[in-house]
Amino acid sequence: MSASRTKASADKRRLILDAAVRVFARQGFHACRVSDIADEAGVAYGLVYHYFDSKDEVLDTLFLERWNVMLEVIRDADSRPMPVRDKLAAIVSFIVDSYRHDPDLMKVIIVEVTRAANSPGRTHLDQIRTAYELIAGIVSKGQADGTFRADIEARFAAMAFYGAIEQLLTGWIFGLLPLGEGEFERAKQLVLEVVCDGLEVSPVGEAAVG
Amino acid sequence: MSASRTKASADKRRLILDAAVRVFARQGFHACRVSDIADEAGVAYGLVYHYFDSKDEVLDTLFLERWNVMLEVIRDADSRPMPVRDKLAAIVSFIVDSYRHDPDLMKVIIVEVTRAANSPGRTHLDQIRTAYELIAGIVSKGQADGTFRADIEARFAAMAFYGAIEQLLTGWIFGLLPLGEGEFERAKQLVLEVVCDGLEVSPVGEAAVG
DNA sequence: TGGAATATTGACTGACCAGTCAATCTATTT
DNA sequence: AAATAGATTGACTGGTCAGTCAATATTCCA
Repeated sequence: MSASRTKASADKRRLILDAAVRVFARQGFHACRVSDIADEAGVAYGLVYHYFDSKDEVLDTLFLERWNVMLEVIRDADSRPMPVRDKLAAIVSFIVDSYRHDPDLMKVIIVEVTRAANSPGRTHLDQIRTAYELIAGIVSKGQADGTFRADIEARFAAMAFYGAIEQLLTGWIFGLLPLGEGEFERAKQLVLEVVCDGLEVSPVGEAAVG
Repeated sequence: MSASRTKASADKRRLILDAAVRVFARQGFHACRVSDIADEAGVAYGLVYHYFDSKDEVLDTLFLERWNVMLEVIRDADSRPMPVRDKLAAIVSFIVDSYRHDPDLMKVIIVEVTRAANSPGRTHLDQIRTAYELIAGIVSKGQADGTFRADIEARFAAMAFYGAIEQLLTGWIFGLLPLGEGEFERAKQLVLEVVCDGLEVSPVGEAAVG
């Protein structure tokens, strides 16, 4: 098997995946037909089945790819020597930039989560669970070094953090939030402010609670 | 048309709706058949179509009902003379209790949002938008009376608040978060703490920022 | 009681679409 | 150049299921 052939094959696969992203974003996974994907990609119907076992596998592939990148980014942020707040900043920044760069893909990832989560094997759920655990781990470290208050379970904090981000994208996707170029950076900052200034030990305070 | 007849009719309709909740929660809207709903309700297939125009209308009805209650609760909280933090507490409390009381229903509401949001007319989106606006209004008042910091747009704060709650339920639904009876009250408290202590002007601080 | 209105039944139909497959084409290797 | 392997095509099939409808049962009212 020649290298150029392998590459051409991988390119075709990618072509189909990219077409699928556009179609899924436009019509939704359920409402679209496999022929729509083939048409969008400019290939014959059957070719989709040469590269994928089923329509579901196309969606699954997109999810696995994306979440693997996501996990990589989180692990990377976690491993760097920086303040915990900056680690969270790196994560929210990555997700928001993902949306800025490829809104269709992120729309699919957000809108079809529940379908993917119920897919056989539920591999995605494992990935999502891992992501939560990694974020919770970051929060824990923040608690250990005194940056974050210790009376909020890290797992819950991770939930709130990720929830805020996801809702942000959801708002953009469904037109519930304004969407200008300036919004992206402001949004990143905002999520951090809301979540961290609620997690960080009040610099003067402590007294505030008791 | 007699009153008892009207009532019996309404009861049958309700019977079908309740059965639909269980079936949707168990199998998902897409994966279930109308006959599953009829079987679960113990009625003939055709009767579903006597009370509803389509399968979608069944789901739509559940959404409209639930979001109307939701809007009512938010409006009610908003109108009472209480600290803004307590208003938010009332909202998160209602949603968490909704899940405690009827997890199947809330699972459907959470899991099938995007399908409902894309439904013709998109009435749900209007309701959701209204909910966001009402919550944002509450935050605004908090900003006006000095309880909340003014440098975070109310709309975004509402987003983060609702996002945290929704992610909480999502975590429970997909088994990403532990679920004991004690969890519910702790969770309510937690959401408030994360979000409000990030929004509220630091009691001693202010200095913290600049 | 009789007849009108409404409720209930479930077999049936027509459309839809995921996935198959046999045929054809293109590239690679010897 | 012939042979082999992989890529590409699109017509076709089989199963599924939402929605229809004509028949039957029940309730209501005069």
